[in-house]
Amino acid sequence: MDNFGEYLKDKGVKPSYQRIKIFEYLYRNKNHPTVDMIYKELVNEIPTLSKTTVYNTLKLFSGKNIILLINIEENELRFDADTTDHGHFKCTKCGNILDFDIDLSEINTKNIEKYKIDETHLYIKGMCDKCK
Amino acid sequence: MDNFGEYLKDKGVKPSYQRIKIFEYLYRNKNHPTVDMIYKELVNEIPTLSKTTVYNTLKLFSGKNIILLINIEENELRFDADTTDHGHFKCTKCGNILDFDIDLSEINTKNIEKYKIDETHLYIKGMCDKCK
DNA sequence: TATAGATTTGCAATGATTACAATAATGTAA
DNA sequence: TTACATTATTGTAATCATTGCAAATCTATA
Repeated sequence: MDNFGEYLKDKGVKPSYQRIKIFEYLYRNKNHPTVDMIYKELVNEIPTLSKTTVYNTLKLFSGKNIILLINIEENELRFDADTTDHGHFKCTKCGNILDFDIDLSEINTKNIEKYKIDETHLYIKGMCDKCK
Repeated sequence: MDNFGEYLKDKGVKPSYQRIKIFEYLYRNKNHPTVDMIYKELVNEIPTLSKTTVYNTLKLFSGKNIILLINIEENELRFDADTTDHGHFKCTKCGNILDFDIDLSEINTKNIEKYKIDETHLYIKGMCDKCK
């Protein structure tokens, strides 16, 4: 990944300055940020940035499957530019959200064979190694 | 389950009238309700019920592991009195949230072996049989 | 350069959740 | 039973993430 603009174009998103910066932030920061974290960081580089733009852009990315939307916190959404198979672990002590390896295709779901599956999400809550 | 008051007492919760009714609602309604759904239904039986009481009670239940808190919607929490292993399927067309069988203990998480695991959640989004 | 369409912005509105203080209910000791 | 302390419930106001919307800005193209 060396040209974020091209990547977005390939995915069907017109690569505006703001969109590239937002995607770049997500690509470089694997900490599953909130909207506010993205906004607070980028507004330093783009002083005119609006939080609405961040929301609009994330919704656009999510609709094009460029990013994942993570429901793990009780009160706010988080985002992830890594769309490959993985699970999320939330440490309830330090609050960090960490990735872990998992092959989501190997999960056999018994009584919903006939359903159409679009997304599979696995998340675990507990305590990480450092906090134990 | 024939005596909700005894059940709550066993779990370390003083069984007030409101608490019993709220638990009973969750036990009988396996539709993973929102706070608002619980409130709107129960206020018919308990006209003085406050939504704050519903919030307080659900938080209390959740802390005692009497109910599960489900992060599957983007904007609101849902609740489940079934604390046995199962996954949740959300149909993005009809909006229903359905249970499916899954043995969460069989999921082998590779790089977090040393972490302490408290809760494992699996949810899938897609389209149910009827909506396909 | 002019114009249409897309994008961004700022601000107001929405809606779920929480904080908090007042009221009511409950349990207990005398 | 009464008095008192504790706990639970209630109502209202505040918080905060998210969305709606219209104006301003930018971009592409003729």
